[in-house]
Amino acid sequence: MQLDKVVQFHKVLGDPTRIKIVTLLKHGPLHGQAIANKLGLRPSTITHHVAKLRDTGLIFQRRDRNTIYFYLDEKKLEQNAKAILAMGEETRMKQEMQVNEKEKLSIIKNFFAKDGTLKQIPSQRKKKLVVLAYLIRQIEPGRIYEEKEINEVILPFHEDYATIRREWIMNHFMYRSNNQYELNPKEMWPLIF
Amino acid sequence: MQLDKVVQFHKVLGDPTRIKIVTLLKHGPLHGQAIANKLGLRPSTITHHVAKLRDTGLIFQRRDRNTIYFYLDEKKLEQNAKAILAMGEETRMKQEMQVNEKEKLSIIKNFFAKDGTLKQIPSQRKKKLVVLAYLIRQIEPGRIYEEKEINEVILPFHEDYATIRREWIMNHFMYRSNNQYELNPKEMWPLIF
DNA sequence: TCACTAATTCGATTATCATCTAATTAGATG
DNA sequence: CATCTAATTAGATGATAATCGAATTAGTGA
Repeated sequence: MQLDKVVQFHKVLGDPTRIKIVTLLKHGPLHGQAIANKLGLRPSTITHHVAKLRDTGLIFQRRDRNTIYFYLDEKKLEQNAKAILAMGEETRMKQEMQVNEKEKLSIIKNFFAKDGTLKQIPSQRKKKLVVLAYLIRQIEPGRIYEEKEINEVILPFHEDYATIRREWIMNHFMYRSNNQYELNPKEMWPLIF
Repeated sequence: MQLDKVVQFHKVLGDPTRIKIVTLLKHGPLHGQAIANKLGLRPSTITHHVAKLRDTGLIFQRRDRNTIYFYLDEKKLEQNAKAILAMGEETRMKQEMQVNEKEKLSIIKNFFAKDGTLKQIPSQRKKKLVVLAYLIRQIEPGRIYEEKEINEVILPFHEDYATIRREWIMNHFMYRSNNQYELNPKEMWPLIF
């Protein structure tokens, strides 16, 4: 997880002086005293900020005689700015987890026997979610269940009620608080049913 | 200048706990105690962070019985994340891109036919921006458009709707997120109209 | 109305950090 | 080498902010 890098980037840009420096450097490279003059600050203060920007790779520098010019790395800036948008994307299934009605029907027909019991829990994530969502209709919205009651609801459909119950929680169909269970609002479900 | 807003946004995201909250909420809404549990923090701490995220508009909330669910506003997140990339762009352009009313009028008169259609897209940047800003008045602020709808708005004026649409995005008149389009606030436009 | 639950406020503690001044370093030039 | 310039370091100060526990509030349901 690149969490630290993302945090560091935003922390560095969470300061008006550094935002001003970045904005200034978009127009072209500048040296320390020029920046200090434009911003009305001391050169040492600029060194301080420039060091932070350099540490995150946002600027680099080139020496010309006694003067050090600072350049903005616009590509790095863009990469880092967009990183937050991709964060957590890996575990994010909602979009790809769109299932149309026909597909749902076919999955349910495959995994449930004629007498209505669940033959086995699908191992493929998408199919598993469809089965879990199908079964959860047995749970009444708003009602609080004890763990035993949950098990009794599941048992007629499948003997491994513990796994089903755990999957419901893990996939945000339900919510557990000190051994009491309640249905979550549908917005929290991993797929629309 | 939206400097303060940009600084505030990055300051808010410059904290590991808040990044984690944002990442969690990408999977779907959660309530306070659930977040506290997942992150191993106290509810009051979550309130603290959530307040900051709410103040910058990144999350909103909805009450369900006793529980308040927090939702991530992904569009706001994206807009704010990209704001730094456009910063200075306006002022850079605004200086050179000052156009007085008379000049605008003359440009529009030159490039639009009597029947109101655009004769051709100007190649000179300044003139092109004037034309783009003139056309964008067809887009309603706040309304979300599908790509097809955008094209239909442009078509009566010019056959090459794809180029116009692309130029609108490239010059920050509009904003696109997974094939949905929305007008940007005028502060982001490359010139005042 | 009363009890319950989730959220919030408040105050205290601790850590981080922006800025300054003064002193020092690094390189360039004569 | 001596001197100049620009940048950096070090230390001090004041402000901001993350977290917690305790007390309080808001809203629900009986």
